[in-house]
Amino acid sequence: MAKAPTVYDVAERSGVSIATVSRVLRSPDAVREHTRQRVLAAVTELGYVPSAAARGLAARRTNVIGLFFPGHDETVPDQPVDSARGDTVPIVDDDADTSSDTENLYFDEVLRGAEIEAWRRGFALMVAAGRGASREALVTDIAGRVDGLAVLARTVPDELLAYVARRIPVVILAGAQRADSFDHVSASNGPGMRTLANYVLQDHGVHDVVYIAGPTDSPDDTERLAGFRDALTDSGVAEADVRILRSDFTRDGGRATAARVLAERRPRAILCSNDETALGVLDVLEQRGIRVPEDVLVTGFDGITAGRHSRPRLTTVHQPMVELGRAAVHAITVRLDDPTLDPQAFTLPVEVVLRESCPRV
Amino acid sequence: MAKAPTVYDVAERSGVSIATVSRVLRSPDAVREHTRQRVLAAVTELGYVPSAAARGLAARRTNVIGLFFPGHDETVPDQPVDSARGDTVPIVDDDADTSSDTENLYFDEVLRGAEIEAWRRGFALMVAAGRGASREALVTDIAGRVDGLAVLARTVPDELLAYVARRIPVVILAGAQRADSFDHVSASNGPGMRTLANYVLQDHGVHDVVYIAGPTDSPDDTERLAGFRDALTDSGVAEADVRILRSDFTRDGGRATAARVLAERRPRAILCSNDETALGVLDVLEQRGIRVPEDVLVTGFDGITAGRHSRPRLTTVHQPMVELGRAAVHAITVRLDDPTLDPQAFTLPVEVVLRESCPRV
DNA sequence: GTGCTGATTGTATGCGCATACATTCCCAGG
DNA sequence: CCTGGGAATGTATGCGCATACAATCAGCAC
Repeated sequence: MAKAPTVYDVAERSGVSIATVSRVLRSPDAVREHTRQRVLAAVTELGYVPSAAARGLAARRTNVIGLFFPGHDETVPDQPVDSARGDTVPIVDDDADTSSDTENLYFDEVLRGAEIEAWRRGFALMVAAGRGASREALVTDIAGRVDGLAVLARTVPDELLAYVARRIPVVILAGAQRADSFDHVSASNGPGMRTLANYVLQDHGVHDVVYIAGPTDSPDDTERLAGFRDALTDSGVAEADVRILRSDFTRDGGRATAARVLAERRPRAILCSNDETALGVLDVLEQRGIRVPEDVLVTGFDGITAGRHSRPRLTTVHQPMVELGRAAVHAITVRLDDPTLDPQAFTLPVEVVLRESCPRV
Repeated sequence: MAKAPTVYDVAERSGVSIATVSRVLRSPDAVREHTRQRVLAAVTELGYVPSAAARGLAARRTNVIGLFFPGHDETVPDQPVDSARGDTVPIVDDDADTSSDTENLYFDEVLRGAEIEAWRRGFALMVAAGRGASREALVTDIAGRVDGLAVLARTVPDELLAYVARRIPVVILAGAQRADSFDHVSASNGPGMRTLANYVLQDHGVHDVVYIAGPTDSPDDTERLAGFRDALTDSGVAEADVRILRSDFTRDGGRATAARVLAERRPRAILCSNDETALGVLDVLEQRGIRVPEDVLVTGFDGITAGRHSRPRLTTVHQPMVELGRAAVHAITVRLDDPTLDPQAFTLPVEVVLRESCPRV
């Protein structure tokens, strides 16, 4: 790790000026073949790697896009990782059905989409997850590092977003399509749930329904619930005739809520606002010997992998999570190209996926 | 997005020099309370966000750590994401058991660990996934942006790594602990498999075993296979008395291989080199009405979430994936603090987790 | 009031690169 | 052989910040 070579070193070694070195790297066609070869040879010999910091400063753009998520480390201990501890491997039992999975599948897939699209368009991707009090510092920190920022809805206070947006374009991911000055990217939560609910209410003809919503602060959930209500209207069912409960989007929460539901009365269908909740519901139903779909229909929302392997396999609305990530990055690049554009809203299509837990009629 | 304010703007507005502004941000204690307040007020009013590029250039370090993965986009179409397409939601059946999950769980979790540890230590995290021919450009690109780089073993040619390592510290993740000049972080693959295999061979007393290995180019797999062979020795079983097959670490591959195994003769136990393979094996066994664990014991390796929800639940060796990510970042920061250190190797402990597919005796 | 000292603040410089502008080169056309 | 003009290259500058060093200030002992 000797001092890293710079353009000056390369220039000297290849007998040209630094401008030529820079040109070889940025616009090779503007340099004569012969010269280019000399420079590239010097680059390789010296192990030259351009400094992104210097480049970013000079070019006034970093070519990095940032992605900001809600924090997810509550479960991770703070102590440092320690090194090897010999070769003894403990053997433990795991019959405790510890199922607080922290299925971050959703974020993971969005991230993957963003990663793909970013590099495809010549941007690097920087990720940050906001955690508690440090969030503000984190956001401005990352804002100083990137050309544009995608933020998961509701993870950053509007005020902070507005502050950051004075400097770089900000895209809000997966939230309601609010009429603010930001670009938005989200899935058709409302229409998706509406379609699925109508399938249950009309095609299955089942009106004895329980709807398990998610946390009130989830914009996605708000839209899904609205879609469900639309379906009630579509199908001529009074809201008073169904039950609507709240859970917390987790599998454990789904179990607890299912227990509450059954304690009162077993419905003919349970619609859940996300897959994890639905999986928890399935757990409880199976445990009590209630057959799905014969006795109760169950549906979820999201399309996580686990739902494809459950028993019975879970009917759901599939969100294009990877595409969401891609679209977010895309939106940022569009705005970078033309900052004068009006705020855009991208709504990505979803699909109702019928599986065993609520089969095709 | 007017021109972003700089230290000069802040300095002018608050009536101090740029040096003082810089101090307020870097070492607040070196500035008088009164002055600090004035400067901070100006910062807020102007919406000032420090440029990481400039800071990185001046400070000669970017405070970014890079993470490089093998690419995973073969399945992602190249066309751009398009926007809203109205509100019609298609309803599709999904009884085709399309199970090419591309379970990137492993990477996702490693990434999560890296993310957590990086920000915790004051670094930003940049992610890149290598794809085919562009890999070389990608690696040097990211190398120019970061203070240190963690690379998943075998995703980047040694030559390229060596090139990059002339400039920044490089940590190799999850590979064999080779005696090279890089730092290494990995899990106890060999001992883990050895312990598990011995449990089957000795505690269960089952010698009629098939081992399904992974791709030959996986260093993890190589170690696991070695661990299995060690166990054979430990337990006094001749290698000729067991079958060793190769698969490809995927669920589909597991199914195909299981079919091959059964076509010949049903063994008493099937040990798989990763969980996905094992899940595929379970699929086939169930389909044929072969009971697990009564007829056949099945084990995996990794500890992915899906294995906790399978039927029967999968016995496995749990790798600390999040910890791997954290350890990688940790290793980089250690080396940044003291570049003269000898190459380090961190081996993280694993655990054999007994579940139904190979229960406790 | 004077001189001294540590605390604050200001001045000047360089980090490594891109790029506008100036200069030199090369070759076709006369 | 000379000249015009585009191609190729060189020169000079600034990007925004951190920091070494210089200058100034406040407070204290005398």
